[in-house]
Amino acid sequence: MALDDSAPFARPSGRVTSREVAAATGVHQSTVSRALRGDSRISQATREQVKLAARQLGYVPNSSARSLRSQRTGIVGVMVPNIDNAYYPQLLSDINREFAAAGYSMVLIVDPPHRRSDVSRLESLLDASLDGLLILSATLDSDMPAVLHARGVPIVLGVRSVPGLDVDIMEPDNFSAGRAAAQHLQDLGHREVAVAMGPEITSTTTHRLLGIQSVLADTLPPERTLHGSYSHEAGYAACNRLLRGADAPTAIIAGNDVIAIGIMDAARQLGVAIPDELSVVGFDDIPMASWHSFRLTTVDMGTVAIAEQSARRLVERIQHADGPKRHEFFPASLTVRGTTTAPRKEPLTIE
Amino acid sequence: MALDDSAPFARPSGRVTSREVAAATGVHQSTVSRALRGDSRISQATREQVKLAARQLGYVPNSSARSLRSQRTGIVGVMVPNIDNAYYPQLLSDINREFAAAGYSMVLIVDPPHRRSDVSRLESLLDASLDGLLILSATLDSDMPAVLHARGVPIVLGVRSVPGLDVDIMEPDNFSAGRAAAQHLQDLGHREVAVAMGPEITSTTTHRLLGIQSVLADTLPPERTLHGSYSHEAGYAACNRLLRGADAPTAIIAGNDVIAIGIMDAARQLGVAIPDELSVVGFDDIPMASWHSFRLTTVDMGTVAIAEQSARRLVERIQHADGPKRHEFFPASLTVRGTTTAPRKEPLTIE
DNA sequence: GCATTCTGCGCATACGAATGCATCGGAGTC
DNA sequence: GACTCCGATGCATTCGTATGCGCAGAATGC
Repeated sequence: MALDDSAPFARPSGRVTSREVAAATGVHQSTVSRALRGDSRISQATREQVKLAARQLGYVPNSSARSLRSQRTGIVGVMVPNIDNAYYPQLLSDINREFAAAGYSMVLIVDPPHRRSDVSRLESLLDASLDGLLILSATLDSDMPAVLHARGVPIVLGVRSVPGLDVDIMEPDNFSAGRAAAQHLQDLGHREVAVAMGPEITSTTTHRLLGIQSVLADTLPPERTLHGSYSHEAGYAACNRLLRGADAPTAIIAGNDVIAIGIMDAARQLGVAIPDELSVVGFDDIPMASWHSFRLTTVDMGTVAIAEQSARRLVERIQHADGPKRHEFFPASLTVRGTTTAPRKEPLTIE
Repeated sequence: MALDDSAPFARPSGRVTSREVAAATGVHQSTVSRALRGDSRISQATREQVKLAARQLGYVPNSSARSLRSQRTGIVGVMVPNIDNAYYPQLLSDINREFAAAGYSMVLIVDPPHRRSDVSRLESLLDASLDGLLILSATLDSDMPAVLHARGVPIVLGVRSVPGLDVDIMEPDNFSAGRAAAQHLQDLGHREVAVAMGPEITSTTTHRLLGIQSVLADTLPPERTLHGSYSHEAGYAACNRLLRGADAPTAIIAGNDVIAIGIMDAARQLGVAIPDELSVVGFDDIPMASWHSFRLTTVDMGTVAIAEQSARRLVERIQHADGPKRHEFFPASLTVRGTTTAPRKEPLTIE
């Protein structure tokens, strides 16, 4: 570690201030500030002296004072519906990399569907502790993005969109993705398709479903359209429900890969062979989808690009509050692996 | 949303201050501060007036000013080696819940093994922007915890420990866990056991390995002791290496569940049946381990308790900087599922 | 050799909330 | 009725850094 931790005057109350560095160097506090911040008006000689003294004293600028004065904290919030879901770790990892590269720290804000409309939660987003907010948890019925935007908080919506809001939005082309998944199954010959989607209040679910319906409209009855959470458990439950019925589908489109894997898990437990007896398609192409244990056919939603672009976009938005908002759709592409094939001929029987 | 976002005087520079609330109420700024913070000296009538005005104006206390004055930020750092690893999401989720309940926000700090000894990184931990730090990424050779501790930053080490440091440590009983895993395989009759551990510079790996060796000492040659990262890829690679050799083991103990699943993935691709041809044991009992696709025999390391306790401990440590440090070991317990059985009789052949 | 532009730095203040101390009016005491 | 006491609020300062402005001395111009 480069900092000297044997500060000569380890004051009981705590930290070394720029005044003390100034006193040690024989200059004024403002000179210390300017020297360390790289102000060109300070001579090279003075700058070196100040830096030396600062290092020796173990001086670290106080971030609260700096934020108070400069009106920026260097912290952004990233709001996710949950963490314990395989979709978010990779996303957060990519986002974190971008923010770190831009010099921002990242506060993780878990925003579960319940616990909304809690004033104290909103306050912490408006108290100027965050320079901006990347919202990955938006639902169609949430007015929080609108409130924050009205309050002047720089926000960017990633992955999930909300209509009628003049903010930057980076989302996948869910409609085309839904079409691609459905078309793939139809091309394979499937006529008995079910869908196990995520929550209806998310744009990802509604738009993917619209895409699916645009292909399968006539062959997709409501009783084969399920909604649940974006979770392994939901997929597991949906699969059990769909396959135990009288007319089991020959294929299931899952709302995302996590649900798809839950479906596969249930199918295996039921002794249903994938893909011979049941085809499964997911969305997102999370890393796990390519594991040999799953080899999941899925639709790549450009998640890495969304992560990077939405983070960069927020950084730009923080620096230029005005300027045209961008609503970008990232292309989706089908990745065929081992969970889809032509439909079985015989009806499914579950012992 | 409860806050009124139509502030009468939407000032260009931004936020409403306590002075404006004071002016609107006809009291002094200090009274506003006291009224909103719950100071008992303020009369009920005044308090109500102030609260009303604050709400109407959309006043939210500035966190930087508050932090500067009060010397606390309400933010804790949580340092992890990475996020895109199935072990951390659940851990972070539990930790986040605890911190949120205690009123703390959580900054995520990704601390990869490279990028260490970077001064700017250390500075951001010493600039008083964090009230404390929960370190989950400690390695045996890292002096960062010591430096931070010397600088008076409240820290707690979770999961991974570092010797010779007078700080709070919450770690699993890795030695006993290692023993349990090895004993289980030995009891099943395995004599040809290999281990695919994590990085040698982590306490988890070294202590688990010591436990394993205490049982298998004479039958565990160095060439069957592999080290890699705690990742799916590492497990995958290790399995390929171990099974393709001349004398393939009948069982592999993985450094953790993520490695174990990588091993299973490789084994499946090689056409090696689990558990009939290869037994696999992991550590941690992450949620995925219980999925039907894996049904992994593993050692529960009490991770949930570690998450909760280490977060609570940090909160206590922030409030009481002195006070005895606690070094707790959380009990581990073997969870037998479907990936372990008696060893195969025939040598393994891989086409 | 004097006026003028730089260069380099000090001075003072602002950022916004918290807090020790002073103050003030009224109730209670003798 | 003067005095004490207490509840309720105002005043002034503090936290530590950033920055506009001013000023001295040096460098430049003619």
